[in-house]
Amino acid sequence: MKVFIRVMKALSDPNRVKMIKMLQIRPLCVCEIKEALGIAQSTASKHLKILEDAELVRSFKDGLWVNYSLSDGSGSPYSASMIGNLKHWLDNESQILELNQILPGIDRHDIVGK
Amino acid sequence: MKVFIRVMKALSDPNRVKMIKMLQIRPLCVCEIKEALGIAQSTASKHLKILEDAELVRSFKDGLWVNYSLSDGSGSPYSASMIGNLKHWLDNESQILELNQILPGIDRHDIVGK
DNA sequence: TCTCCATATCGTTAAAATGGAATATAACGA
DNA sequence: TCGTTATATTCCATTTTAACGATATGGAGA
Repeated sequence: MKVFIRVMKALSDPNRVKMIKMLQIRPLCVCEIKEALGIAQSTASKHLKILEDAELVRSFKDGLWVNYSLSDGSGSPYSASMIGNLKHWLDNESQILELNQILPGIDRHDIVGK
Repeated sequence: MKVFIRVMKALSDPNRVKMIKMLQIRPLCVCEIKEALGIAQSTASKHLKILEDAELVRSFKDGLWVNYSLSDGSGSPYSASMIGNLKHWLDNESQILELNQILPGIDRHDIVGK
């Protein structure tokens, strides 16, 4: 039950859902995600931790960067199923369409301020 | 996005998930549900409203009673999908097994106090 | 109409979630 | 080793959520 609830809670926040939709396009580092969503770095980092705890995403370091990508589904069946559903869900939402549009223009090397 | 988030939020609470699992067995009135879960009547009523707003359950009156049952899936695709998944999910959880065990002994006519 | 009874709503309180600024941590390069 | 950079963590304020008791609503029967 706890595992299921953890997945549902993780998917109960718009910013976290947007993160998953972005990660369907390509892996992203924290700074790219916070830039795309227009949120503070600490906020982005915290949300990603919640997604990771729910086994919806995973992370691997690349020097200073921490790249996040979608989980491969080997975690809980709940996270695997939800990741599968979200592959086609919400694609026509305006907020998601906008994200898909700005994502190509976002590059970790171009992000300035902290 | 709002519709999806509403479904995820509705499924983010253990009592609400238990309600859905109970309604898989049979339709129930508010007093039967509050009795099975050991919660206050007002609490049960509020949870059921959240589930109904997410189109996960529906209600119909029968005299003084209000019977709740699982939604038929004609609501959002999100609620329909989640109801389908929950048909087989969580069946082996101890909390769910216990509920299934006490449910046959719960009858609206036997519930005393308010 | 008056009184029950099941349910819904309101008011309140405590706990949890969210967000940002500030700080700590860790890795790279000079 | 020192400085810089990306990320994680901590702290704090605000908002949301969950729970209960008390009250309101609405239907059924006397």
